[in-house]
This record gives sequence, structure tokens and C-alpha cells, in this order.
Amino acid sequence: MKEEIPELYLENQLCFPLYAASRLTTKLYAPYLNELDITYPQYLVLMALWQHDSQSVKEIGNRLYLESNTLTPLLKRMEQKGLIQRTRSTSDERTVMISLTESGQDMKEKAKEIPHKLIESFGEGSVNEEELFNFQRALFKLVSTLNKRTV
Amino acid sequence: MKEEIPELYLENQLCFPLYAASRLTTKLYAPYLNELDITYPQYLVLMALWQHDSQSVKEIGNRLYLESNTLTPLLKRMEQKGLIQRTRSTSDERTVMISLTESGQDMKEKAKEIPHKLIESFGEGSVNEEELFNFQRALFKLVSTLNKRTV
DNA sequence: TAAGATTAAATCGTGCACGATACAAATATA
DNA sequence: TATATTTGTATCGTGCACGATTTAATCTTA
Repeated sequence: MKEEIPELYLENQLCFPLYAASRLTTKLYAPYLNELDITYPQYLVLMALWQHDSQSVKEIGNRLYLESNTLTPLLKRMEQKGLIQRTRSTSDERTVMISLTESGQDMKEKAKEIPHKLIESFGEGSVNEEELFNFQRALFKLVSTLNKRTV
Repeated sequence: MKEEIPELYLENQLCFPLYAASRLTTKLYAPYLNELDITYPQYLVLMALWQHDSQSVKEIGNRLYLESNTLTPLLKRMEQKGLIQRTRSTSDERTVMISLTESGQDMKEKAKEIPHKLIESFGEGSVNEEELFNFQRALFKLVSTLNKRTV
């Protein structure tokens, strides 16, 4: 017999809308990131470095919740594009320091328009400023809680 | 000179916590999905089919916001595992209908415990029921809006 | 009804994610 | 101070995502 299990409906999941929203948001960024010839994860790394230049792979990973298995190849691609520099630390030969090149720093100037453009292409009325702020707070709280649970 | 652009801080993004939350949530599911020998996207397809068996690739894609370039290989893997059947429709030779096998239907029985287990391993106090519900509503609203913007 | 447009899957190439493992450097401990 | 443990990167294999393109079937329209 067919048993109805509402707990298994897609509409009742939390994971599914997170998954969908993340992917759809990334798609919304695509046209602007394409202009800069970078991908979304690369944009995240740049944001981390624009905020605080010269971080180890580990530190960037802590910031983005990623590990070296994902970051190493990604950072190598960014190095190839001339956006960053990878240097093995002299004080601790295990760690690799990542720092922005001139080109990587300059990209910030072009990127700073992206957030505004995105709000424009998304917002179009219907979004309450305060509601959005609360939603963002809830999201970050969720991330923080999830991070504790998944260590 | 170093220009401070708060709009580019990771803490002020909406996309970044969505991306992080999505990935961390998927990680929380991993142990339970591993027991069933399925991946997270495969779990989503199963949920779609448990709710409504026998859908075309296109219909599943509309439900999950995915297209055939992602779904075709994914569904082929699920077919190999004996979870689903892929049959080309006779009425419209373009469409491929996806339906659950007996094994795919049976998995629902094992899966129905997952949502509860997840809330357990996550919840541990600190989560307001109503707050969570509102957050979920906001998430789905966001997905719906994003979907309109990215067509 | 024949030519053009649209639609549904599939294929291809690139870039993530991530578990598992390897390896060397640094740290802790006997 | 040897030995064991931990730590930071890197490597490997698998499975998504997704833009671009292809192919075949269906639908439109002149």
C-alpha cells in the first residue's frame, strides 16, 4: 500500500530549498562573473582575500567551509589566471600562503558594482528590507550551528 | 589605496550563507544516505518520485530546478542501482518516463526515519519551531522568486 | 503538406565538492 | 632526544552542476 509520509515531501524539507536557492543564486551571479572571467567559488575566495589579504589555505578554508581537496585545485586555477600568488611559508613549511596579485586587487574595483547590480536584477520591489535582514541573520545562524554539528 | 567596500564582505552576502548552508546540510545527511547507498541529489529525485511516481525527465527537472544535462547521467546511475526504470514514452517519443522499481519504492520505508533523525542530530534545543517554519517559508519564497528571475 | 520553429533528451567539456589517502613538517610525549 | 601524534597541503576517484551543442520528434505555419 501507498503510505503518505509528509516528512518526505519536498515542500517540507529545509535542505531542498537551501540547495535550490544556492544554485539559483549562483546562476543570477553568472553573467557578472563571466565578465570578470571567474567562477562563483573563485569570487568567494577573492572576497575573502579582499577583506583580508594573505591568508593560508587553511584560513581561507575556515572562512568558506572548504578544505584543501577543493581549494588546492581551485587556487591553482586562480594562480594560472594571475589573480593570486601561492607561496610556501618559511616559518612553517607546511602552510601555503595565498595573496592577491595586482590583477587580483584591481578586480575589486570592477566587482564592487556586482552587489548593487544583483539587487537590481533580483529586487524589483517585493522585498522588504528588514525582512531580508532578518532572513540573512537566520541564515548565518544556521550556518554557524550546522558547522558545529558537522565538524 | 585600500578601499573598504562592505558590500563585498562575506558577512554581508546572501549568496554565501546559502551556499555554505546548502553544503553543510548535505553533509549532515551523508551518514544516513550512505546507509542507503545514495547521494543527496539521488535522494531528491527519490523524494520527487515517492510523492508522484512516473514523471518525465522534464517534470523531475522542473521540480528540482535541474536539466537533462545533469539529470540524464544521474538517472542512469540510479537505474544501474535498480532504483528506477527509464522508459521512452510511446505517445511522445521525445520524452523519457522515470518510474520507481520495487526496490526504489521499498527504500521509502527506510528513508522515512531520516527527517526525524536529522532533526535530532541537528536540533538539540535552540530551535524555535515557529521561527523555523517562517524561515522555511521565506526560503521557498526566495526560490520561487529566483526561479522567475533566472528563466 | 512541406519548411521552419520548438521541444525533450542526450552528449561533451570544465569546474567544483568531497571522502579517502598520502606525505612531509611541526608538535607532543615517553 | 627518539618516537608517536597532529597538522597543513596535495592527490585521486566519483558524482554532481551547467553552458553549449546535437539529435530526433513534435508542433506551427505559410
